[in-house]
Amino acid sequence: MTAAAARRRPSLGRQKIEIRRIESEEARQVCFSKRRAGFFKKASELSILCSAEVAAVVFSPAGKAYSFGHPSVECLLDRFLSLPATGSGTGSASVVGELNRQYGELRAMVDAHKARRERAEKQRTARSWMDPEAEVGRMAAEELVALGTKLVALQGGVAARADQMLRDALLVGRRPTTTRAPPPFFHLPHF
Amino acid sequence: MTAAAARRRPSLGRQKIEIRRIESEEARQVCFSKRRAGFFKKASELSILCSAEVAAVVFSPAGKAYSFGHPSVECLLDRFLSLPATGSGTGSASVVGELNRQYGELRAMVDAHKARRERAEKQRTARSWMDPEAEVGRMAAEELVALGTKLVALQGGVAARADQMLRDALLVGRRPTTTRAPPPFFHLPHF
DNA sequence: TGAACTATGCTTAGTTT
DNA sequence: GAAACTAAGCATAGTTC
Repeated sequence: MTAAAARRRPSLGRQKIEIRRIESEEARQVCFSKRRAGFFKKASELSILCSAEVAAVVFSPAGKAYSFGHPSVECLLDRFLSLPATGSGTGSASVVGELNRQYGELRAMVDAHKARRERAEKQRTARSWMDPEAEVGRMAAEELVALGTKLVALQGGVAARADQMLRDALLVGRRPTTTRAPPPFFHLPHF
Repeated sequence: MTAAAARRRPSLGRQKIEIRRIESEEARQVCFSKRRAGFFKKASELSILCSAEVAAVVFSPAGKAYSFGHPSVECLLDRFLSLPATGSGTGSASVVGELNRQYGELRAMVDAHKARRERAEKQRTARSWMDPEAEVGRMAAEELVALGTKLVALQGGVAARADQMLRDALLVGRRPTTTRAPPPFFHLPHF
């Protein structure tokens, strides 16, 4: 063997992983501990840097609960839960919940598509990205359609309706319906 | 000027910042947008990778609320709020809240001390770290004392008492008081 | 068992468009 | 003034002790 091959590095360093459930019980627990710490640190930094109020609750697979809150978890959660149509029963809360539910799946699709796009870009030969004979190109296009459908439905439809419902329900008087179309993206603000 | 000095880089890239309130209104808003996105992404990854249940609520300085939740924010928040002594009124909830309140400050102290320690390490000459004549060493030592005091109070005192109170209040039958001392660290699990 | 380490992927502050 | 870009700081997967 060569000298270069013989001198293995002490560690490969961080390797890229897919964002999917870690199968190994042990590895999952270790990852949970590390990422939970990082997650709470991010929460802390966000609240300090931006003077934002942040609450985070995490339930481990084993059922233990961990939390972070500034100013306090209970305070923020109570305020949040009392926000959307708690007394009028307009059903907007379920819409918002649905949006939140779709967030992970949606972002996963965006990331997956972006990754596939980059991979295709890296190994592309002479043929066009849209060439129907290019396997990678076809898959990317299919994903793009599915993604676009979901985005359109979410942005133009459900989100706008939810936004309108919340506006009507709470009669929040911001700017009097001027400039731009409904701003919502993935994180819909609950007014 | 030299040729090397004349060829400025197109960007300095990311620069280190202190974790403290950003004074500039505009910069704070931009930072909020960026970090909020990163924060929710971390939440999503944590829930997917580790099969954990994660809820996060963020109030912007302007008062808008953003949320992420898997499976759903309301579900998790309700479950969390119903956890600690909701009916018996033991007061343990306030203890837990106090722990959460101290988290940010505590972690800030840890980070500050670690940073100072590393800085001292980098520029240390021949004198010992504990040398009372070394300015940096003295400051580090002072911080260490304050930190240690807080840690001892938190871990050995409040946290253990909170843990015991929660245990008694909820009569959770885990292992029958075997192996190790109270495990709590910064994030106290709410049983 | 877990704390520490290493190297690399990821995040993001500052800049430009 | 939002989006893209650049590069440096930071988080963390895999490994070692």
